[in-house]
Amino acid sequence: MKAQKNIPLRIRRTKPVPASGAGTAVIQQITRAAHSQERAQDYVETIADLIVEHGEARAIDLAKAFGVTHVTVIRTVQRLQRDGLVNTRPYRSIFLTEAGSRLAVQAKARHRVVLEFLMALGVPEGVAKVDAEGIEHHVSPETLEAFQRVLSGA
Amino acid sequence: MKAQKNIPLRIRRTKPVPASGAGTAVIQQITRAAHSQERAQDYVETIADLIVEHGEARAIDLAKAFGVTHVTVIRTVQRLQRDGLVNTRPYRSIFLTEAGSRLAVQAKARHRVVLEFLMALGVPEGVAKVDAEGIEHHVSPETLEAFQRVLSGA
DNA sequence: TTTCATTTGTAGCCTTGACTACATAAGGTG
DNA sequence: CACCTTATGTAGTCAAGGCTACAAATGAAA
Repeated sequence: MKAQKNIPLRIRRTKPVPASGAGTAVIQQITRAAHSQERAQDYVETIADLIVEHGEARAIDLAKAFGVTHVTVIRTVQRLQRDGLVNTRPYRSIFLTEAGSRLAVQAKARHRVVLEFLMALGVPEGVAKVDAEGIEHHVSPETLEAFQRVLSGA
Repeated sequence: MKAQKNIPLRIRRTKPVPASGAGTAVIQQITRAAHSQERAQDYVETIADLIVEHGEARAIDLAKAFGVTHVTVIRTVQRLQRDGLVNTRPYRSIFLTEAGSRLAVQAKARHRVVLEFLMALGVPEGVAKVDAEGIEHHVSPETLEAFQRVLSGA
């Protein structure tokens, strides 16, 4: 018995697919790349906050801030150290490197703009905070600038 | 020799941390949850597009659209099938279930609003497309509504 | 019908990011 | 100082989402 008639098999196409947009793949690849940096940005931003507020950043505070176990924090911090964003030694607290500080400053500024922008649009604060957390990592310089234009009433 | 003076050790805190926001952890958890649904939404959306454009959705076209290997697509599609969003059988093309279709419609509508919104703000199309791809998954109904208000000139 | 390029599938590996369970260091307190 | 709570670290597991290399099915064409 061959395949049932109502279950389409593959269809051989000679033409290279009528192209649903040339750069589709590239867009997705850029988005995946942005993705892989989200954690790093969230961490350095929170580490910077903790240092300002408490004078030091500790694994347990990061764990509380992110809602994960301390083990997850420790392993993530190890990766950040491997990537040159933080410095830490066993049983000591966590410090930002120069690169980490720069990234934290950028991330924080962008986060603030996105949050203020959403609230300026009338989005309730609670919702805006959640959305900003997810959105910020995908806001390009161009879009950030557009947000700032709106905020400054231009 | 004890620890060097210039490398701070831990500091014992009696108070439960001056609270850098009560719901910080919750926000991050919501963001992580949104995260885990991104691929599913991207896939059903693209599958719907392919069906409209070519009459069927095939693994190789998805691979081209996402810029990944066909193996990644096949394994992702297996997860979507496990989760009840698509139906497929070995060597056959991919179909959306009822649930998958609904999700695709929602995702597509939201994607369109986000893209149009960014372009309405003056973000160049190429950049807007990339940003929309990342942003859309973190846009709550409230924020989406705000975007639509702006688009309708309210 | 046989062949063969294309497509799909399988096996196995890697990284990230999450977890539990257990082990060890730090440092306040009695 | 010894004790004991808190914080940190280690070991091992898991799922998602990537990959390469190889195997098998499809379907068009010779």
